[in-house]
Amino acid sequence: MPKNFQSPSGMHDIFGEQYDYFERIREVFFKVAKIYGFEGIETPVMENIKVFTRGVGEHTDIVEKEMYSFKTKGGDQVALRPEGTAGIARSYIEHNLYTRTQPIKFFYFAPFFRYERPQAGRYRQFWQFGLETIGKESPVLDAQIIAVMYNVFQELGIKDLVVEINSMGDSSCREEFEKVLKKHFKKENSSLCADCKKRIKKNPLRVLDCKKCIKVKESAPQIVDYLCIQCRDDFKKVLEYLEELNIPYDLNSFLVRGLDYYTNTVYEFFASGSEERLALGGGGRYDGLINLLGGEETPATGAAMGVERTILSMKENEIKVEKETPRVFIAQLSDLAKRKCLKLFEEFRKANVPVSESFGQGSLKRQMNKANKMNAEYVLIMGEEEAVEDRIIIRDMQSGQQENIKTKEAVKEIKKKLK
RNA sequence: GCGGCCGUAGCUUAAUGGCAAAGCACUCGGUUGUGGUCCGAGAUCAUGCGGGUUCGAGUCCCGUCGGUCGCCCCA
Repeated sequence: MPKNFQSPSGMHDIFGEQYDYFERIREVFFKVAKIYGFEGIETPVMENIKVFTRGVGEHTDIVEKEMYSFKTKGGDQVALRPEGTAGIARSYIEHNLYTRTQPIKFFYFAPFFRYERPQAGRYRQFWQFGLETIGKESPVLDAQIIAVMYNVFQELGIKDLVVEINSMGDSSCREEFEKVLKKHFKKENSSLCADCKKRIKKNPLRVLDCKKCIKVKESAPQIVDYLCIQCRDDFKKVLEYLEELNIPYDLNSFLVRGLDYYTNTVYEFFASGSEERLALGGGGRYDGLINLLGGEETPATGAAMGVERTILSMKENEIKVEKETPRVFIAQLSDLAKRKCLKLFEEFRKANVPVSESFGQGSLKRQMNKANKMNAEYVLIMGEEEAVEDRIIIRDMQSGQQENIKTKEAVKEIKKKLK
């Protein structure tokens, strides 16, 4: 038995200041997402492994190397979810959500798991907040998701967000492009890195993402030139909507997302202030996914952002999260006073006036100290004498002035003072 | 999965291979019932864990766990 347990590698406890950031991000995200008509969803942290091997893609790194998977006692092959979209797609199919008015719009804020070497901004259990719009095909829905995320970051104080955007085409124009790309890379084979030589066969698009093969990339054909009329028009519309909404974007013809299910519009978000190219999140259209998982051909689009990375970015931008604490504090002394203050606390709660207390603290000095640290404006003090006479003292912490009132007037008095 | 650096109290940091220290925070007291400032005292099984070298290891070596940076990949 070890003397000291540590949390598992790449997993961490969230409390204190860190929790305040989490809470803030969750609140802002939920609020904004609801305004745009999204509703909440929670899916299980694990799924049948096939949901991910089929959905995310058998040959993606996420599935091949990074998934926590195991066999249950009953013999089912399951995996901890490495991302959110596949599980939600499974849920959409399972509950026949196509029978509702389309599209279905979901938001989530949840933990995900990937077995990777941990680093700053990269954990084995990490949190994402995301959106999915399933069941309607329209570029305005892609733009809307980008807009929600953009506005969440605006509200959090990260103003200099940049959206990098590209289109991967649908399955037919992508196939066409991949052929051209393969031909190009084969010609340049000698100058490709070892990894990319392998990539040409399995997934030539990923070469565009390589940081080593920059020269070969630059001379490569661009996908936008190979999009069919439909896809090009679709992509153009997304960009037009973004312009309409004043959301800044950069076209990035090298942007290729690592998950197999993406089609057409794809994008990643970066805080332009930070020097590292750590993406805050990304998303795109995934019209093939529902079908891959056994449902009908269903258009869909979504995005997900990393919570821990958002916090890193907030801290880089020196954005502090102010915790709201009650402006009133109840202090008590003696057993009788404690009992009466417990009751008084309930009255404040019923009247929807937040107050704080430190009933566990013995000395009045400690309680005053705590009230001060919480920046209380008023402290209600009840000692033995006041308890017996059904009085309570109101102390104005700024001026130090105190007055006596009847205990039953306390809620009313405080309400008056707080205005 | 591969390579570099790091790990001393709740936090931030000291300690030529030679008694493990300080500040902040915490608790108590100065004020038998009043915060911020001040003064005094106290407390924490502190060298991540396990081996080795040595008369002696926080310090050197090996392993391991954790963190961090780069590669890979991604949120």
